[in-house]
Amino acid sequence: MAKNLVIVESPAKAKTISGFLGKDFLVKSSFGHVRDLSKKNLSVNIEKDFLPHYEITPDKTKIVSELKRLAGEAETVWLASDEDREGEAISWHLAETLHLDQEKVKRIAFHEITRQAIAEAVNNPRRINMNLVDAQQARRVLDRLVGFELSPILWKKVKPALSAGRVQSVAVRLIVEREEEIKAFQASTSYKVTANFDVETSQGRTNVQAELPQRFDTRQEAVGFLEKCRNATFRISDIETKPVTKAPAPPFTTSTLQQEASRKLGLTVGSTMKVAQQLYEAGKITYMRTDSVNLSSLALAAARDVITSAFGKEYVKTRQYTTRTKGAQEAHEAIRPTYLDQSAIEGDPTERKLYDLIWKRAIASQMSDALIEKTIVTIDISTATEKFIARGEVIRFEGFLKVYMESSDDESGEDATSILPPLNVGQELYLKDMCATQKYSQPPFRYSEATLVKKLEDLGIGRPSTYAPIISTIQKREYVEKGDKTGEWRNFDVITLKKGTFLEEVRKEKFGFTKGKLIPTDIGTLVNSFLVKYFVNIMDYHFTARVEKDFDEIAQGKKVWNEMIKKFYGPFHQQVELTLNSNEKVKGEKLLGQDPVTGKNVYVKLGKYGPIAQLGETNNSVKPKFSGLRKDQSIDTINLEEALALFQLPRELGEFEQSEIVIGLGRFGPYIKHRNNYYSLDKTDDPHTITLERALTIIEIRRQEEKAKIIREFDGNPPVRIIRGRFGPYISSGKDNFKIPRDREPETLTLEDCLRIIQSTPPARSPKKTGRKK
DNA sequence: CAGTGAGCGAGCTTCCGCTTGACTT
Repeated sequence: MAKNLVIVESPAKAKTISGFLGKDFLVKSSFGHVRDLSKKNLSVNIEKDFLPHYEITPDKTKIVSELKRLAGEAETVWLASDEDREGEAISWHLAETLHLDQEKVKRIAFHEITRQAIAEAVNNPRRINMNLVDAQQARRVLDRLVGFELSPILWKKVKPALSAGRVQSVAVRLIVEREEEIKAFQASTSYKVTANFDVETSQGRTNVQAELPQRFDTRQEAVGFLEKCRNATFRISDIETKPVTKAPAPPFTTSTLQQEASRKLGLTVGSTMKVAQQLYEAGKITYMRTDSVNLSSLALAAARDVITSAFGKEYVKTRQYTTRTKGAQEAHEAIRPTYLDQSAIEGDPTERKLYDLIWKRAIASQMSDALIEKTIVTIDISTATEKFIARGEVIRFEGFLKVYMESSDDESGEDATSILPPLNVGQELYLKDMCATQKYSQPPFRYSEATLVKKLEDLGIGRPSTYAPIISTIQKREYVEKGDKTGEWRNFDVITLKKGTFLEEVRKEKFGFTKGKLIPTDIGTLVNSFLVKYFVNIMDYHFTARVEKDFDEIAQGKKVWNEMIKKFYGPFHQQVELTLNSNEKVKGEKLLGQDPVTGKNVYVKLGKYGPIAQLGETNNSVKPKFSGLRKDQSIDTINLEEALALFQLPRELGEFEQSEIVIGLGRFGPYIKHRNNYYSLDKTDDPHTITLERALTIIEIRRQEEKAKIIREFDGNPPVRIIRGRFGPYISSGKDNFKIPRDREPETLTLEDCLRIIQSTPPARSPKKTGRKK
């Protein structure tokens, strides 16, 4: 029996620390928070100074009872959760739920996982900091009040099962407003002039590319300029060289890792975290949920050694980075390899690539600045006052660039700089060709998962552990979706001057296409404008920053937590009541026009299951016709024609096997209905134009596919079938399905075997509906 | 997995942050 019980947050950390502490110490993990407000109800007593009602989180009951037993046996319980607001609260909740005596409890924090740091922590125990705990309670209660009072308003006013909260609603707002900016954006064009010159140098005859720094607003001005250059001579009037140093980026935090993994490896925020978790559990990297750019002294020393032996002493420059992130709590190190001398690891390709990225970033962060020499060459035109500029870049000392270069989100990808040949002032350049190209101004970019995380972090909204969940929540609620827009083509002019003659052409470019960027849905747009209208305070981009300031003051003992909450709740709740009592329903209804056949009005609006079109009036004795919008349509952009087309479905196509065939459009796309059976159309089939013949073919194909899944079939009432399912073979009888024991070959099962299995096992219900929806 | 959508009313949904396994017809 151990004399000392140490409780940390993560089991992987428990394992490593266990190795440093002797036999007298048993190290266990709480797996994060063990207690929280109940999921079912508000659990905050408004009348009693916002007293929170906590209960043990259902999936933690086992670990709590184990910890309770071990704590009872131990002489001292060391609470070693992280040293931040949530960590302090975890320690307090543990002390409360485990019923620990004050004298028995010691609160410690490990700043580094080294023998020395751990010994130091054990030698400097303290009491739980109740101010910090109160700051966490304030945070928790505020989020609960906002979430559980706002969400029901949405159920009533917009659609059931929606949600709102301090973080998610602002994330949606960012995306909605960006889309509005893009929609309102009017591209303007200008003409960019570039030139190619020949030049004699000590290295022979070579080519120099130059650009006019200013642009022309009109085609006429651009052509006028080219005209002037037709018989000009070009001469270098100035060469300026200046050294520039470039410093490496700090080692990864959660947010920067997600951004770089997205840019360089094309990973989603979610998969980055999943892979990082695997690396962490395998002991390959330090903790992956962190907002700190700090590296331990141990890591710095290791980096110094690795860089020296791999590249030489002159490549070393260790640094202590300081975070500039709003609200950073810095309970952990930056993300780095556990062993910096391991430049590569075993594992699957994604693990190896992500590790490589983390290794390079950490190593580069401790390497020398790169030394770059930039050259700007000014070229005079004999017949014009404008000047061409040629830019060159030479790396004089690679420094950290030997290992790693951070990517940027800038999508333009222009202004490539090149290496210039040796040039002299006064030297003449010979024009090969000159080009005036029409350029369109760019609209603001749509957020990707990773750029949204960056924006949220900049605003101080959300925490490393929640970035990935936020992204998935706003998609699960169908506020935003990762969408592709095919884009359109547009023309642009290119006027070329070559050997004294003009060539004018019109080229085509695609614009406005996106892939995998976050686009708001109709629901997202409607909910956002509703919340912004009635709850500006909470929807304000700086709301979180403001309440964080309050939390900080609570942590410093300058404010009392429930008084702060009271001040917030009064006006907030009043607004909630006011909104609930208003008659406004948020359906986004829009009149598109009249149906030319019936003369009835055609509307689009948000229905119970998503956007719908409506033909006729709802307050009439004649019921209106409804039809759901297709996935690629939205209330915002659909026109009358497209809406009318929707009402042509469902339509009768003909008869087959004495029953009619109907083509319809359901929640999962177009389908054929025949005798209560549904058959999905292929992507290439259009429900509006599909022929009876094609429909029959599809039915035949689908029937064959069904048959192919049946391994064996036994007569009976109901018949028993062995079917090849998505997760392996199973037995189907009536409406129920049954798992086949692993040791049985499905091909050899007899009817008796099947009946025995059916008797002895409970039917496998399909999982809850919510779990299946993506 | 599927054809809804009015309106009635039952009973349900929901927040943010801390941590990992279950579980797979």
